[in-house]
Amino acid sequence: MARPRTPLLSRERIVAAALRLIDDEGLDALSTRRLATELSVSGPSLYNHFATKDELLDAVVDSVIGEVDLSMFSTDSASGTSGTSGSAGGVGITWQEALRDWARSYRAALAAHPNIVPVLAQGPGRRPNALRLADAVFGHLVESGWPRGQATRIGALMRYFVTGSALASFAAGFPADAEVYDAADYPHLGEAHRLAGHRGTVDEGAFETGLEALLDGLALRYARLA
Amino acid sequence: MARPRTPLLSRERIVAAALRLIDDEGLDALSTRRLATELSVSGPSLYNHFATKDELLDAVVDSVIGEVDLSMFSTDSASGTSGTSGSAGGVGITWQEALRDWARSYRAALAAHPNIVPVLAQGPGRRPNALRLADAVFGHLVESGWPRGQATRIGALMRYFVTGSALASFAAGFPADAEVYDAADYPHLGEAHRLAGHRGTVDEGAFETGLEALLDGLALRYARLA
DNA sequence: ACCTGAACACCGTTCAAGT
DNA sequence: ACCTGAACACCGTTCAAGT
Repeated sequence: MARPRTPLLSRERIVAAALRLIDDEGLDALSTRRLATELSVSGPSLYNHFATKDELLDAVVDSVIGEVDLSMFSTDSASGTSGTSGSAGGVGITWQEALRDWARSYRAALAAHPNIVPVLAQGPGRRPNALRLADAVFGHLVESGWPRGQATRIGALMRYFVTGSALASFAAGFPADAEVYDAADYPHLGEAHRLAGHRGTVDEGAFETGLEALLDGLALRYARLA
Repeated sequence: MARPRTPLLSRERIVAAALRLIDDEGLDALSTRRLATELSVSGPSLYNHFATKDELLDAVVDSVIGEVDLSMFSTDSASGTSGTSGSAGGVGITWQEALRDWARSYRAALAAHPNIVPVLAQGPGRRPNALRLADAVFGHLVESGWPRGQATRIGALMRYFVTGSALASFAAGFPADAEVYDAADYPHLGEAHRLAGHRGTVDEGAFETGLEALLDGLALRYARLA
């Protein structure tokens, strides 16, 4: 025991095991003792790698944010609404196309780990990947011609929508038990017990509808700028 | 001690004290022992009124949802896009106006208690006020002419946006410490340290911009229905 | 019915001790 | 430098005991 010649732990291994635990059993299941057991070490060992549990959680969160694709923003000069189309790549796409691709990647990364979204939604804090994300979105919108104040608001409202959509499944929030929906109390929810069974398509459809509506609404405002 | 002739506790008193604790010190500060101390009783006393801490939390959540105004949906027959305007009241307003008024009330209720939003966002479950809310929104959209599948999606996407906006302040998520934003790493965030100082207006502006964009985008789709 | 104290299996974190 | 066991002040919950 005591110090082994090759370390048993590393920040990477700890973060990976913590994320697995959170995904599988929820945020409450992440205890330092439980995590240590999962890694076959004793509880206090973790404190050689992270000062506190919060610092560990911060690292987990930033590893998730690091999965978000930002390549659509790395264009030399952002083009306006009337650019050549083609939704992939990184050059010559409109801000709407960039925002749409980014929102999908953002949601996919978060929805893969819904249990950690409440932590992540608190904002970038001092986490490098989260700050890089905010920088890329804001920078791209400003270079596309949005005034800085508007660009800030768009970054915010997109985060509202994406974190909200990844925080929890809408469909799964309705119990599959038909007896819950008493017609006298909830006259329009007679079919709500079927929602949970179509979880994936309902949530996907709602996200896509909302995303397109949002982009259309923003395009209306963009047209009024000039 | 033992049983007093007039009960020391009630579900209402417990819920109110729990919400106060969550608002003031966060979800983690709500422990049964701490809450009991706040109410001048011993820890196990709470179990005479709630079977588990989760059941107590459910009651707290539903009390918050109960604050959301749903009166804009209680109109005899919902009117279409071309109704007489006037954004208050409850009769003869368009679905857009109803949705806008509801979204503002919904956000206000949630934003007053941001620390409990992660719990609340899990869905209505079996909570009566949450089910009433879902019923009112869905019913109104269907009566306004939206197909049921679309109405479900709109209910979902509105919840995404509202819960996302109430979960955490966008502006407050950026540290006020200017040294965080190294120009080499984050070339566009030079002013981000000022965000936290304008917390209220930034988040309010983002919410209103997103809400109007969403409603405009949905109106485009509504027009295509007929 | 409604409160209490004692007890159980848990927490995050500190610290002295080992190599 | 990196791990350990013991210890501290906490948790949620159960239960027997009181009125």
